[in-house]
Amino acid sequence: MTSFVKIKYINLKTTGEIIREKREEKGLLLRELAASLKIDSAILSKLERGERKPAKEQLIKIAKLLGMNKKELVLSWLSDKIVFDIADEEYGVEALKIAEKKIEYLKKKKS
Amino acid sequence: MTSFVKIKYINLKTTGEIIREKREEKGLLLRELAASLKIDSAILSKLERGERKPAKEQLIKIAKLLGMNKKELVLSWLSDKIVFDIADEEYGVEALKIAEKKIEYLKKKKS
DNA sequence: TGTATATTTGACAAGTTTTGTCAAGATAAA
DNA sequence: TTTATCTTGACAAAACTTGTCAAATATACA
Repeated sequence: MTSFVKIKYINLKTTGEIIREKREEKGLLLRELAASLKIDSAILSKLERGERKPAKEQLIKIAKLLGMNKKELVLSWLSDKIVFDIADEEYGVEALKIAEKKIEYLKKKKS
Repeated sequence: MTSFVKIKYINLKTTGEIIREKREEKGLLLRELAASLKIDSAILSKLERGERKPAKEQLIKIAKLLGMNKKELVLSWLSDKIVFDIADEEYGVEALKIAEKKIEYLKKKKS
């Protein structure tokens, strides 16, 4: 079964912030979630504070463990990655627009 | 002095393709440009064919050596990087849009 | 064709970054 | 203060990057 989830309210928080909120909402300790993820709580602490970025596999696992919508979390993570790429770049915003066009172009090319 | 260069025609080619074209236009051999860059021609070959991605420093150097507009090449390189990030991602295009909003949001937050 | 020149490929090494562990330090709650 | 939670930084191992080199392939042209 495939399900389509329309995401209406875009979450501009960082992935770490979202994870921390959700974890606390669930009343889980850093140590507890970390154990489920099979990582040291030091790492989870760093992930939540944005000092490190989760691998995609970890992210998916986190979404599952916290009962979150996977798409929302992946979108946050991916967009964080893009923002990080261009954050200190003079032409970052322009590059974003060009990237959109390139994606479009590549899609057309394929079909 | 600051100069503003308006880029009218967006180049959707990859950075490597642009470099190769420009190099051939100038009649330079892979070996020759590589020597100026102080790298092995094997690497330049890989950069041009997109097998590897240039470091930003290399890119700037290449732009200078080929007498190219630096902004154009940096834009191509940055957008390639973004495209690479999201190319195999289910929600890539959506993530791009969110990244734009995040950038906007971060800018506002700063000011 | 054969030979020279140019480019590509892949194995490898060195350097860097990432991803994790651990223990000590800081913070917060009781 | 004591106890539990979280943060920080030093360190190690693994993964990725960036380069060299030599052999294989492709291109050009006498």
